[in-house]
Amino acid sequence: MSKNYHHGSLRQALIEAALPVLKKKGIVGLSLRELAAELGVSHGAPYRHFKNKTALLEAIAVTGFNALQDICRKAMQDFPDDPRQQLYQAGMDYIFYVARNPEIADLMFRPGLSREESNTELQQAVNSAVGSLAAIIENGKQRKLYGDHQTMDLVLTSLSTVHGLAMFIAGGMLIDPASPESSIEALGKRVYNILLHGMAGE
Amino acid sequence: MSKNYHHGSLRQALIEAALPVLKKKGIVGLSLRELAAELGVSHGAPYRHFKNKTALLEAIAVTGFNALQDICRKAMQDFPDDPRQQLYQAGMDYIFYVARNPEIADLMFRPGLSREESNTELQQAVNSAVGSLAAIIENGKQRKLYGDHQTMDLVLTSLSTVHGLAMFIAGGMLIDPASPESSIEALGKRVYNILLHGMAGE
DNA sequence: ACCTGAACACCGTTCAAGT
DNA sequence: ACCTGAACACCGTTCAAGT
Repeated sequence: MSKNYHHGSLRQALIEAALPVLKKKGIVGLSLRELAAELGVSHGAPYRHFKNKTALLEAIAVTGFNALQDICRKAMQDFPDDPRQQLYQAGMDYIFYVARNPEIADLMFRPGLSREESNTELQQAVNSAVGSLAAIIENGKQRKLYGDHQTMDLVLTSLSTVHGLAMFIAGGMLIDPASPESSIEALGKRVYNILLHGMAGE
Repeated sequence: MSKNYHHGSLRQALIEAALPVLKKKGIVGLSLRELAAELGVSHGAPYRHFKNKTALLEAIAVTGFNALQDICRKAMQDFPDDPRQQLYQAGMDYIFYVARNPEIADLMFRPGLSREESNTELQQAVNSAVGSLAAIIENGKQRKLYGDHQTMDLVLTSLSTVHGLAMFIAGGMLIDPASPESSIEALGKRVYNILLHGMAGE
């Protein structure tokens, strides 16, 4: 192999190199040229893998949805007979995932990123992740856990709530960013409880 | 007034000029120079009002939180004796606000924008808006609507849910972007119902 | 198939100078 | 106080050419 060629898969390397930059400097501060230089590759090279800067950001969003899917699947495997625990575990794991990777979650539910083309890969990753969450909800419905609400409404509500809470925590908004994991878990538990039994007292 | 000086307040003009650009081209596609040119002002002029591009984006986020505060206040005024209706109305108004202004909402809950300084103006706008929502919740608590949950937990849960749902709608994810207002309202009503009475059947 | 390197048109940001 | 316009160091993106 020529020493002027990047050794492994440049596409994946670009995604990984982008994460710490996004974390420190945000979307505005990220540049493809900087990533290329860091990886010892010419500034034109990234364009063999991403048609533009936005496409790289979308690829990172895809990894977030893939992580959400993995989290849902793992929760189902870990508690095959307890759909309520599946939902709780998946939600909590997702919150900790976002807390660890705020720069990824920050790209996930963004109408403003690709206002043009729909990006089928991203759309597909979203659908897969949502499908896994829907499976958890369906498991619960078979056990008569969730009344007669539509699955889609339950998915939307729970995903919105968990993702929103995760972003509050990740952004340090309203919540002390220095909170220990135990207090984040306690907060997650209280919110999960409200979600499950309602804001209104019984 | 000199014809080389912008007539009114350039700061506000920049914010307003940025909105359609953000809507069409997203954060990555926005440039201060383009805005300056559009407003007939030199490319250095924006820096008298914003210390950089991120500061402009944060100022736009502030307008979103101000809108949320206005929405909450209006709901309290419109239904002074019905805290439950206050919450429903505020939530629904916010959803329609986000549907009309996705490019603003897109900037509101973003850990990745200003990873550096905390931006006190933004932090203050967040606190004010959250305070108004908390007031609505407190009104409900005085009427014994919300059990014994902590106000902050109820605020976090409801705001997360409503904002998340709004972003799904605004981004056309999971929801047909061509949905008429009536079906958005119907969806909002179902989610509000789940939020109020819980995912679990009674 | 994947990368280089020149080329182009554009940016963000700073700053002395103007009014 | 607010804006101009030059200046600097950088970008995103394209494309012929190389391996």
